[in-house]
Amino acid sequence: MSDGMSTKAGSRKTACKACPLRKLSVFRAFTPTELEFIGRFKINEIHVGPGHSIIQEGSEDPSLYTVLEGWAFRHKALPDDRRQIVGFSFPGDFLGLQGQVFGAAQHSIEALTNAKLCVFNRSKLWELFNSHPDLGFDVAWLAARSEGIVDEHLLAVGQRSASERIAYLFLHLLDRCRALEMTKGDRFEFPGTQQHIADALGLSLVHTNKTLRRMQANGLIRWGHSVVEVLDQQRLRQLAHYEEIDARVRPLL
Amino acid sequence: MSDGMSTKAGSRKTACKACPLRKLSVFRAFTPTELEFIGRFKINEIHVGPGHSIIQEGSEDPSLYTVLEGWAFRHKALPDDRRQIVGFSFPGDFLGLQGQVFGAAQHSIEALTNAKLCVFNRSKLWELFNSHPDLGFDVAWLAARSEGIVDEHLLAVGQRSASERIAYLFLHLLDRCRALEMTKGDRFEFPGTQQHIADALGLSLVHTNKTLRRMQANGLIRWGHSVVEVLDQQRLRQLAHYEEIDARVRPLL
DNA sequence: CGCGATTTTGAGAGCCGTCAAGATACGTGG
DNA sequence: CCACGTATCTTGACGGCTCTCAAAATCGCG
Repeated sequence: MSDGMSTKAGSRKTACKACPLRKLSVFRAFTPTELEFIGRFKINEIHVGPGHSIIQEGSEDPSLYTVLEGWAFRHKALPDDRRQIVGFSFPGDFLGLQGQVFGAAQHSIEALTNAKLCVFNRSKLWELFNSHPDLGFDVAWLAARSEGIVDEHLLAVGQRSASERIAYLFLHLLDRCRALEMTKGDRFEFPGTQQHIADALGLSLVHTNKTLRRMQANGLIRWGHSVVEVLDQQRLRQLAHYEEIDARVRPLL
Repeated sequence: MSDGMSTKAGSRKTACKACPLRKLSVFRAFTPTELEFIGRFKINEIHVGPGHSIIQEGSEDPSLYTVLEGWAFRHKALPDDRRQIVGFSFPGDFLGLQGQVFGAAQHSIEALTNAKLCVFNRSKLWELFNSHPDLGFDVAWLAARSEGIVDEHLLAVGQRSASERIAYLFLHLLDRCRALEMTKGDRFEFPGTQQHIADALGLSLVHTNKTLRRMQANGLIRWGHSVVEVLDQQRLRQLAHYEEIDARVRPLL
């Protein structure tokens, strides 16, 4: 546990059945029985500030998490100072399974904003599969979705040019924000820096900046004050060769 | 189903309990009950030849697969002729969940050699979770492992130089082959071409070739006649900054 | 033996990285 | 409310890793 992480043990502020996220239509309805189990599966709720780490590569974290509020990102580091942001995490995302069900984490997760997370007891995961097969199914479903997103990300980093990558990333983020009703038109708040974008896309900071400027000059996007606006969604999708894939109804643990 | 795929319906050549893969120590032992269920879950066994597709991006494939023999690779294509190989599939790998539990596949899978695959009934997947929670757990476990491998791949493509990427890929393949006892010393058979390596690593064919030659001249590796040999494992691991992570005992569906 | 697939090599260009420095935004303390 | 320091963003210059184009050499297979 890193500093900057405050625990609200016992308070259990958000009761699962009253979880505000569940009102969103992207999340499938849960039965009272399921909610009751999730309520017992959840052992805590934590708040972390921007820049503070939630899971550290190489550590054995006994917990699993669901993002309740805020942004986070998963990343992997090389021994020198290079790092790859593997993906961004949004409210409703289930964290801690990627890479390893048990054992040392293979990636780090860091909060990008103030974030609230539900903490689940990893050692009860087997009980979850055992007593609630439908929830077990959901866990697998979420893991598959998560891998699909990384696959798409890998396609972008491996094959697309700098401007195509940025176009892809912004559209991807826009789509995910939209599903969570976090957009205003084609605008969404991006709490990261250009360095985060560079690290996510395998680009240098300088080249990311120059590409961003050029795309803005071309009337494709606007970037400023932590807000990203997609000005010409059609041209951007054409540039990125990217179609939305993430509007599916999904479970929320 | 593409041509080149021959079906051995009814013959059910390999009985699960007699599956030769299960003798390998990387795969955890299954109970008779589990084996009995898997036997019913398995509806067929197919053989596909090199270059033939097993799953096509965008298609609704009602099946899930376990590779029994041979190599395959998952890839995603852009509208032009660019494509990204997202990963290679080995005997024991469970295919069809990546990206989507149900609905259109988000990637294609193609055989690299003659391959044998077990075919499972996707519509029985829920029954699997319901009647055999331990197997459901295994499915989630495999999905998490699979994502971890893609994460590592993304780190390589996003952050590593050409020679580092090749070093990483060869070590990764060597480790996976070793777990399946498909190596001879530090040598393994690689049934792909340099174009496959290029597509997997986000490099051009020409640059892949030149880098390969340079690495061979430096005494790091040898490449020829579909065989890859790691000559200096230590220097190679140092170059790639890569440690084996895939020797864990895992389930085999 | 001949043809297609694959590998190899060379030349030249360009996208993107690094270095460097200045400009702007932002949080903090006075 | 201003001063100041730090983080972030911007811009320019330059270099190089990697790409594309092109063609020759080799391999694999019928």
